[in-house]
Amino acid sequence: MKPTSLLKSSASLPRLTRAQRQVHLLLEQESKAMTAQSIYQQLKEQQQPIGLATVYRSLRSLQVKGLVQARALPNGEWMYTLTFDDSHYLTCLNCGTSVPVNECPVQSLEDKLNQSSNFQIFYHTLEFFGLCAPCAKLSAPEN
Amino acid sequence: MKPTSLLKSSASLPRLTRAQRQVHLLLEQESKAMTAQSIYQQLKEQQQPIGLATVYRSLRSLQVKGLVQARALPNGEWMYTLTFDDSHYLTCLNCGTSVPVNECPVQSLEDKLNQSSNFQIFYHTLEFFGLCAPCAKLSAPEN
DNA sequence: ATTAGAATGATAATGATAATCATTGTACTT
DNA sequence: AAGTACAATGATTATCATTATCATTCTAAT
Repeated sequence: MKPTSLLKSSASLPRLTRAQRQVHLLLEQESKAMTAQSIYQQLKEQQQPIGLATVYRSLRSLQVKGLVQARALPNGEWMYTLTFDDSHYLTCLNCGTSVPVNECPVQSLEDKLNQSSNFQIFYHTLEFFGLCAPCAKLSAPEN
Repeated sequence: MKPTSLLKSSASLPRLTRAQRQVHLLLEQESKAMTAQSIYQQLKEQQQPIGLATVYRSLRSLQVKGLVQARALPNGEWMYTLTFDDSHYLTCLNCGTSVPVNECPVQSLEDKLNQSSNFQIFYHTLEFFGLCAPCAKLSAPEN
């Protein structure tokens, strides 16, 4: 986990549109992964609604700027967080239960790829998939 | 990359339905990531068609059995491969270009989690995201 | 103040996946 | 071998997140 001091506050981010700033600020405040739909709902409840299409547009722009990252859940939903959040999960393929993994052995490889590849790397996703204990019992005999 | 010798041949897999065997065999033959739709098309062309719904059902069952893994592309498509395929990618957030990464520092952590957590882990996904060189130039000034 | 281009919102279209349900296949019981 | 319960399948429809469209509003430079 990178130190929080490296985090740019929403207030000081350059070249963001109003909507992009709202989305970024919300992700900063909530400091948890959110879906596009929940971002839309949350902003509406805060009396600062922006259109659903604009939520999606803003998320894409923020991703291309390297400020937001996305991860897909097995059910097809996408979760968005700020990119300074280097947390990873262990997810059950059967019931969807997700628990955090508090380790990441990838940072040095990412640094290396940043130099050796032609890509400018913003973030990585690392997810583990399997069965949680209850589901492993259930699916042992038949599925 | 795990040695191929560990791979169970489709012919010897226990407790698979006919459709599950067809899907598994196809992924083995093609030995590349495929979408559910392309699996459906491919089987139809091979004169061994199975219903689209059954393709999805089979992929889910094979995942829960630990035989198939899925990764999501930024455009929302899901790619399926057999789980012995431990390959990872670096993907451009702007144009979707994807290049393979021939290293994986995660295996030892996976082994450790298999023991320390309550989960039975089948596989992990590790993906890097950023901008390829051409797209980095384009989006430098504005987006 | 004018104006060109970007941003936005409301809405419709898209498309992949999931649900439904009638039919077919499978395997166990007698 | 016939009967039966249950799983598997296919065709179809429904769902729902995301994207495209387009008219309107905002922004910033002249």
